[in-house]
Order: sequence, then C-alpha cells, then structure tokens
Amino acid sequence: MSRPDRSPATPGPRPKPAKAAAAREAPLVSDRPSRRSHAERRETAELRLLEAALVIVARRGVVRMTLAEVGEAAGYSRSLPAARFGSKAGLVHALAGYIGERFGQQRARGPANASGLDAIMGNIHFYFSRKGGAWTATRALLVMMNESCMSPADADLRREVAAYNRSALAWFEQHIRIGIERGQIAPDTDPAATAVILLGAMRGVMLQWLVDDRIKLAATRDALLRIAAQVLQAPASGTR
Amino acid sequence: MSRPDRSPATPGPRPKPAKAAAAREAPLVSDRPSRRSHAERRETAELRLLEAALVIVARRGVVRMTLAEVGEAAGYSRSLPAARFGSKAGLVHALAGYIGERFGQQRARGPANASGLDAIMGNIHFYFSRKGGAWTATRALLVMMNESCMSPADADLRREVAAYNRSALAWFEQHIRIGIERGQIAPDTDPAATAVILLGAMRGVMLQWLVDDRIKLAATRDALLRIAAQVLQAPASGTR
DNA sequence: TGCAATTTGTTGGTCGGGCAACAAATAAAT
DNA sequence: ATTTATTTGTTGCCCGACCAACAAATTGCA
Repeated sequence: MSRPDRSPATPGPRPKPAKAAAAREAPLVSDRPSRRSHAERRETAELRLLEAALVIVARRGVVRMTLAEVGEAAGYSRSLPAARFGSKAGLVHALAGYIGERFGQQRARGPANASGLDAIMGNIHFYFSRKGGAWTATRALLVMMNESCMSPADADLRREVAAYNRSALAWFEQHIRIGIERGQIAPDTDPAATAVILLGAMRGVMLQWLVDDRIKLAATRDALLRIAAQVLQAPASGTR
Repeated sequence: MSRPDRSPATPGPRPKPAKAAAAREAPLVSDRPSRRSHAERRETAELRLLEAALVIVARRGVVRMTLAEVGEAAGYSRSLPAARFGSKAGLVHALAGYIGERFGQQRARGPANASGLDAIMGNIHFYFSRKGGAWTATRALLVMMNESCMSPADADLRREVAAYNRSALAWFEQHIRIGIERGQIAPDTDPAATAVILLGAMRGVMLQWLVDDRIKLAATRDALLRIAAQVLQAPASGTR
C-alpha cells in the first residue's frame, strides 16, 4: 500500500539483527543508527516480514506457509506477523501487493526505457535471464496465481492477482500498440489476445522448467524470442 | 509406504459361471448390480476415490485435500482412502498416474487420428473448447504441476509430473517432426523448443483465464491458433 | 511516565495416522 | 445348500503434530 519510496534498492546483505542488543552500544557505527524511531522500526519489520514471506511462498506455497515461520525467518519472533498484518489473510494480501509492486517497478525500469517492440523483446529476454536466486519473486507470483483460484474463500486474493495480471497485460498491450503506430508491428495484430498469449507462454515455459530442469531454458527463450519477432513483425498472415 | 499393490490378475478364481443366481431370488431392485467380485469392488472403489480426489484437487489443491473428504465425496467412509492407498502421499501418487493416463488417452484419440500439423491445431482447439465441468482434469493438472515443485518433500510427485510433461512434449515434438517430413511445417523449426512454447502458451493462457474470467478465451484461442499456424508454416527464423 | 513494538504463553481446532472392533459382501469348503 | 474363512468397508477412538488467533508480559521509544 503506502510504501513511501524509501531507498528503493536495499536488497543487500542485511545486518541480521538476531540479537538487537548486540548492536546496542555501537552508536559510532553510524552505518545503521541503533536508535530508530517507531515508524522506522515498524517499517523495516514490515519489509523484512514481507521479504521472508516472499521466499517462503516461493518455496512452499501459501497454504503451507506459517505465520511463525515467517516471523522467525525474518529474524523476529513467531507471532509478529499476526501482530503486524492482523491475520494470515492480511499477510497474504499485503504480500500480493508487494509482489505486484516489485514486478511493476521491474518492468518499468526494465530494459532502460525502451518502448514498442524493443521493450517487449527486452522484457522476454529479461524474464528468462535471471541469475541465481532471482527466481523467487517469479515463482511466488506463479504460486499465488495458482493458489488464488482454489476455493471461493480465496476470492479476495484472486481479485488482487487478477488486477496485477491486468496491469501486466496492459503493459504488453501498450507496447504492442506503440509498435503498431511506429510501423514496427503488423497493424492487424490483436493487442489484447497477443498480450495474453505472450505472457502466458512466458509463464507456461517457466512452469515447465520449474517442474523439469531438463528443459533447456536458454534455447527455449531464444526460440520464443524468434517466434515473438516473427509473429509481431510479419504482416500477420493473409488468412483473413 | 505400504501400498498393497493390487494384483490385477486374480490367480485361480474365474468368474464362476454358476450364475444361476439370476433366477435365484427375484432381484427386487433390478438396478442393483449385485454380486461383484472382490476385484471388481476393489477397483470401482479405487476409481471412485480417484475421481473424487481429482475433483477436490482441482477445486482446493493437494494440500487442502483431506483423506476423509475424499472418502465421503466418493460415497464411502472417511477412512477408506487411507486403507486403499496407504497414506495421503500414496493417494496423490496414484492420482498423478491417473491424471497422466487420462490426458494421454485423450490426446491419443483426440481429433480422430489426425497427424502432423492437423493434430497440433486440433489439440490446441480441443484444449480450449471443453464444455461444462470438463475443466476439472485440466485444472487438477495445473494445480499438481505447481504444487509438485514446492519443498523437496514433493520430489516424488515432481518426478511424476515431469514424466507426464515429457510425454506431452513428446507428442507435440513427434507431430512437428511429421509435419516437417510432410513439408507442412518449416524445416528449420526446433521441435523441442517449439513444443515447450506451445504447451506452455496453452497452459499459461488457461491459467490467466482461471484467475480472471474477463479474459476472452475464444478470441485468445483463435489468436493462438493463428500464431501457431503462422509460426509453424512460415519459413521460420529471420530468413525473411 | 505513557505508548508502541515485540515477545512469550495459551487455547481451541484440524489433520494425518494408527488401532481395534464390527458389519457386510464374497469366496471356499463341507 | 449350509457353513466357514477371507476380504472389503465402517465406526469410533486416540495420539502427536501443527497452526492461527488471542492475551498477557516484556522491551524499547518518547
């Protein structure tokens, strides 16, 4: 929700305050003021909890995620998550917003303000070319998409995930339209349907790779890039 | 782990032709299929349990599925699933095989022994054109693909799902190769990568529709069919 | 001090798994 | 055909583990 845009990139190695008392009498090390205001405390706690929840959801799914687990993984106690977010549903809700935000930012500043066809190709390439553990957000989003449409009880979460998906689709549609205006993309392309298919293909390929790492991800990515270029650039077949 | 492993071939006892029972005593309710052999009983029970589990997994996911729930949904008692399949893991294992079997058969007899490009197009069309509740198997498969790669504990399930996925990919690859041999499909198409992308796109589109029914499924299906035709038929790669 | 953030303790509930006794259907033996 | 044995399925119960949610105690900030 209200994320006052603090330092946007603080994903670095966290000081790990398992014992806050340890750093108590080191005020000289101003690299992190040991006396933080309530608002700061609260906010860093919230961020840490969300980050821990993200990792856990990516690894074990929403249902198997435990409030206690999240709290301890974040370096706090068992029931801070419940205190912060009210309930498990509240945490999941906040997490959905957090993930959506992350992806939105990522797409926005993605391949250095490209637009039109270049932006789309860059995004596809970027999606499949993460290093190391950078898959967690992707995986968590896939997990939440799936779990969100199980049992009517998850209706809220589903709406939230659907809203994020629409924004992602809108991004693709917009750049398809830009490409059409510029003459990069065949004018009889259906922006909406093509966006759904592109995004779906990316996620569907990713899902298969997560299930079976024998799939050659790089080769598949390149093939998808070729297909996208072909489909978007070509004069969309005269079959109609 | 004590899966009884039913022996399909009953050793000695054959159906026993002594069925004068028909005239024995007036079957008051004729619709009663009375007198099934033990093997029959066992097998129908197993099938009904699996079918019930399929529906429940599609609706609520593996984690939230309860053994008691399955038993009662199948019309039996709460503890039969555990008795039949040994444990929840055993049931899920059997369910994975069951679903894979179903999809294999379905693809095999799909669009009336078509092959090559026709088979692929027919399969895509069929995938998105189910009536009524025929989505449950599709949904259950998606759910299991997702849940299978959460926590190392699901390694067995993941292998099983991966095996099914490979068979599905193999089907697509084979028909792509057939199409290439026949000159229907561009010869420089990468069968493996293209299969992954096609299957992924189908599932990815489906997932978006499950999350957000505002997505126009029919239009997207048609667009995907057009794209598939274009990609497969055209002289692939940027040689244009 | 007063107040907010956080922790520890507790409670009620659910689920998987196991067990034992039981009923019903079927199979085999007499 | 009657009886006996085996298998299938049911019911009730208990256990241990886990978990969300709440409540009181404790720590830290103002």
